Amino acid sequence: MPLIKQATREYRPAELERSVRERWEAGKAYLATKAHRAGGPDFYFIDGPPYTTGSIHLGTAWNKTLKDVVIRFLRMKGFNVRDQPGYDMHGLPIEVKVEKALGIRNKKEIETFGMDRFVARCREFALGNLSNMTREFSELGVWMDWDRPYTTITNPYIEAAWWTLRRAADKDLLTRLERSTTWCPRCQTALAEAELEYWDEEDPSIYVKFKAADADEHFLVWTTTPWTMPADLAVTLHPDYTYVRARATRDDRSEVLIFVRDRLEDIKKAGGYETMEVLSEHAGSDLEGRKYIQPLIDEVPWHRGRQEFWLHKVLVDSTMVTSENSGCVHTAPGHGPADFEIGRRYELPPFCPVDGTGHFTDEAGKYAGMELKAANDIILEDLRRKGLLLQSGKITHRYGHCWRCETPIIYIITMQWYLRVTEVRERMLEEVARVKWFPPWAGASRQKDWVEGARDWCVSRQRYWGIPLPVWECGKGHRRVVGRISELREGQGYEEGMDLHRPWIDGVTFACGECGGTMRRIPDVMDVWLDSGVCSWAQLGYPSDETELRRWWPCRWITEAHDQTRGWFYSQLGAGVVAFDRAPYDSVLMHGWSLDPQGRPMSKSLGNVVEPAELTTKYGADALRLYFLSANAPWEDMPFSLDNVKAAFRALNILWNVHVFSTTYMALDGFDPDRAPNAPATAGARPEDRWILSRMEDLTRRVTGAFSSYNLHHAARAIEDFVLDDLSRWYVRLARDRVWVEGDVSDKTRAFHTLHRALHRLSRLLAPLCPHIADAIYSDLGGRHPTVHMEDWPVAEEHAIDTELESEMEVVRGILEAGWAARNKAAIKLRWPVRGVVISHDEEINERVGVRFGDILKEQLNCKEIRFVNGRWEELRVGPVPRMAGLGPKYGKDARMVAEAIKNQWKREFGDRILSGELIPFSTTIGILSLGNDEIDVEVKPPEGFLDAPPFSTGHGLLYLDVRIDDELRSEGLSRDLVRRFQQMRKEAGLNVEDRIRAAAVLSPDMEAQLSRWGEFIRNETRAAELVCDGRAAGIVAALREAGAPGTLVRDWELDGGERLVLGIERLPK
RNA sequence: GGGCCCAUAGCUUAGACUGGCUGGAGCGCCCGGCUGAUAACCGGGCGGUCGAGAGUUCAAAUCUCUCUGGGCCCA
Repeated sequence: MPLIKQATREYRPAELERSVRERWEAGKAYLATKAHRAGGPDFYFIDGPPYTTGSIHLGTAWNKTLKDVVIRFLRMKGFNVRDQPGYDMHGLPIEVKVEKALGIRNKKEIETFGMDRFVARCREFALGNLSNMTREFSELGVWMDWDRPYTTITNPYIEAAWWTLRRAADKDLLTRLERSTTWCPRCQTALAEAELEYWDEEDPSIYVKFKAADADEHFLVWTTTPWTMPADLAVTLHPDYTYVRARATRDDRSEVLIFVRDRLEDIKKAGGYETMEVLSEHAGSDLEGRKYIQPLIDEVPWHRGRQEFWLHKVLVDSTMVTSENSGCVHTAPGHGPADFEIGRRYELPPFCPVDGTGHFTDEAGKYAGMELKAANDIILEDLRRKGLLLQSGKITHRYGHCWRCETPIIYIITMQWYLRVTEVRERMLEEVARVKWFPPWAGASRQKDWVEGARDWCVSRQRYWGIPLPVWECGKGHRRVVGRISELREGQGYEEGMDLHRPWIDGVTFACGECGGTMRRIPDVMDVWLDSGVCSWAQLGYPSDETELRRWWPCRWITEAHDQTRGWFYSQLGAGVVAFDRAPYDSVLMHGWSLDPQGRPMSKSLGNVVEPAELTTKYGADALRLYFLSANAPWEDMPFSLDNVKAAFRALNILWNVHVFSTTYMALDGFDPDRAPNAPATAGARPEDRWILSRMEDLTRRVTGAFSSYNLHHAARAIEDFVLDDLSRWYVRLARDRVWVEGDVSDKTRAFHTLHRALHRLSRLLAPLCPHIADAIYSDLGGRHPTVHMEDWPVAEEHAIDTELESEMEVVRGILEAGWAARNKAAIKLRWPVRGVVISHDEEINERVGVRFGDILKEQLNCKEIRFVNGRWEELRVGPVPRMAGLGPKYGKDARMVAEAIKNQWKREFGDRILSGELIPFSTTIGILSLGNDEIDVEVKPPEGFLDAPPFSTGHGLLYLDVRIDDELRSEGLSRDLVRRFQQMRKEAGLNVEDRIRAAAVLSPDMEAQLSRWGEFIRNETRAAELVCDGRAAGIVAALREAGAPGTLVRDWELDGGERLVLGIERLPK
């Protein structure tokens, strides 16, 4: 027999959740739940690995909550879910953090410190954060395989990445190229597109005059990077734009400038010219091949005496040039990516006099050794001195920065290793189309756009803490890409089980199979995005273990935030297509970002970070989870709202109160949900029982649908609404009196059954969202499993959904709300009975509601009689009232008198006739006037003694409250006033619900007379064996007051009317 | 500058796909009620140019276009 436990009286989430988690721990609930589903269909889920740089933040908490909710739901649906959490532990962000901790500022200092020690510190740092984050995640109630996370730093994981690169090499998709690279001069490494952060930066904005070699005229070139000027090799024009040669004059001096025609006025202004005379117009293509004199040819000797045909000439290109600025684009193939491409087409060398630290090399002549930003000013000064600077200003524009150290990036030419994803772009796009995206536009628009614009993926980094690129080369350039750890055994310096990280792996060499020379590993490590990109097979131990891959791969579902369009969604797609010719995942839920209350991203620099732990301590992990799930559609950004966290807490508190209410009486009565035969849904049940169960089945259906389509917010809100509105606000209100009845009464048992069913169902529906409170409720209710999370997901019993009954209940609620509003208006407390109400509504509805809910209505409205009238109530008074908007213009200053006359002739029949559009003669001080709809409104008043209420049922229903109170009603009200006060005293005296008392009331003779017929009622309600109201009362009360014993209480009261009375209670022995 | 998404009460939001009755809730505020779920709970009230403008339509929060502001991603 399941035992109903009385729930703890107060909802203290931190305590409750701790004790639930302790119970999980003690009973190994997580493992038991997994074992319970071990035979179910496999479901491969992958955790997008968070980066181990610190604590979890609100966004990570939301992310893991989403995952946990869905996994718990799937488990209840019977799936055997693979739920290995992951941690992304390599890469620049960790290196930067460790550098800061060590006080190291650049790569040279790392090498001095010792690469082995540095790498060890990185590992230590990452592992420390891992265990901290794991603890924080599990305190959110997230169930994942925390004892066995996948980490990117183990040898098998590294092997998986190597294997992937080997696959790429075998398919000729891995290549080394010299290209323009986005580069961080502080970290001294290449950065991928995904590693850039853009924000506004102020830079120089200059117009430079490039003198033509064959004429006294200048090409006008605009740039924001003076430091690329030494590397300028050409000027690019748009072939189809129209350019002008214009004579610009200022202070009696003139010069000829060449620029795009559209910018004439702007340039006149920029140069401060008085006149600007167009000499001729040319298509850009006509100017191709014209030679100019490199503006810094004196300072940078590299430019002198070179043979390249296109050097220092005008080139044309239609993609790089816009008509902004001057339309003449400074072209440095050694820096910009577009410049590099154009340079290749015109066979210009990628001249790049800048090194990896952001300083000029010796090739930069005068500028050799200078730091780039510092050189900017000197170059500007040189240009100005040579009269080549037309204008020098500042511009604020978005510029790329290193994602971790925030240094502005530079473009330089380097050799890097690329995955040639552009070769497999079509396959990737097919996969984007195949994968199911939630919401659909996450794939159809966002991911598709990104892949379409993707360039080849630079996978090499010139750093230390990462997966070493598995490429070995000999002096003659023969190459070997290692795909398996076992291959290392063929090399020198390999020891079984050695750490595959730098610097140790760098000691492994091979003898070149072709030339016999020594092959050494190239020093680069791998882009960390590729680490997580291979996780779908790396976490399965592939390639060293194939069985797991065969069993699980590919992954059924992943979820991450929308910034992962360029990140993990993409890196997995790229790696998957390269290695397996398909995306590793089948469906993706893209979720939003957690923002601050003002809608800005949370960041330490803004100081607007919200700590999840603060919230869970105060309001509970369940409330935080419920907030996460109900606040937004998952894919929308979530501005943080503390009020809504509190609201979620309040909702759970109410649920807990319902639970306390139910279990209190169930436990008291020894209610056994399995034994009592009268199931609530059968005939003879109360309509409100069938109603709440109908709502419950409907809820089950809607929640199931919402979960299945990842509309998690709909699920959360539906449950919240059910708890607050249907269950607490409504059903408990209606059922309250039934559980208070003593003895074995079937009506009470039915109420218990209904409540038990509703709460038991709720505990299951709520289990994925709020795992702690759901499990606490489930266990108090005597659930058959050790934890609710082992339960099956409920299937909605649709036959029990009675929409007709539900719509009737809507009417009932409408009636009650109208009745309460009328009482409010009449200032008659609900405790005081009224004679009756009149309800006017449609005949059919009156019929049904009257029969089924008449008793409830009487009880809830606290009235003696309810009368239903079909259509309009004949006793209503309908009469004319003046419509000033019509009378005013027509009668001017007489309008007021006419209005008075109409009011004085307020008659019902006039009202009816006006309604039918008739003109009515009214006698007024200015004669008899025929007035109609334009001048007269119709007012409906209830009869004397009645008050009307706001309409309900969208205006179809009307209610009139009989507000005439007689002595009979008054005495009943008084008795209820007394009951209420006795009850409050019982509670204050600390009595148990079932305790019996002796009660005494010192009353005025008038009150005593009024209450004479209510003695039994009061005794029943207050569980009083005896109630003394007569002359003896004063003595009893005085004695009680004197004794002041436990279980006794005496109180002076003043009623609303001002009468005073004294009440006393005394607990009787059991 | 481009792509995607978002904008409804002081705050958080439902409704939008499929145009139609009086735009619905929660928080806060004001008034009241209830008193064995009670440091809870319930009712009522105040509060809306549905971001702005134009268009389509008998009818627009909803469909179309333009603009403004915000987020993500890019240039």
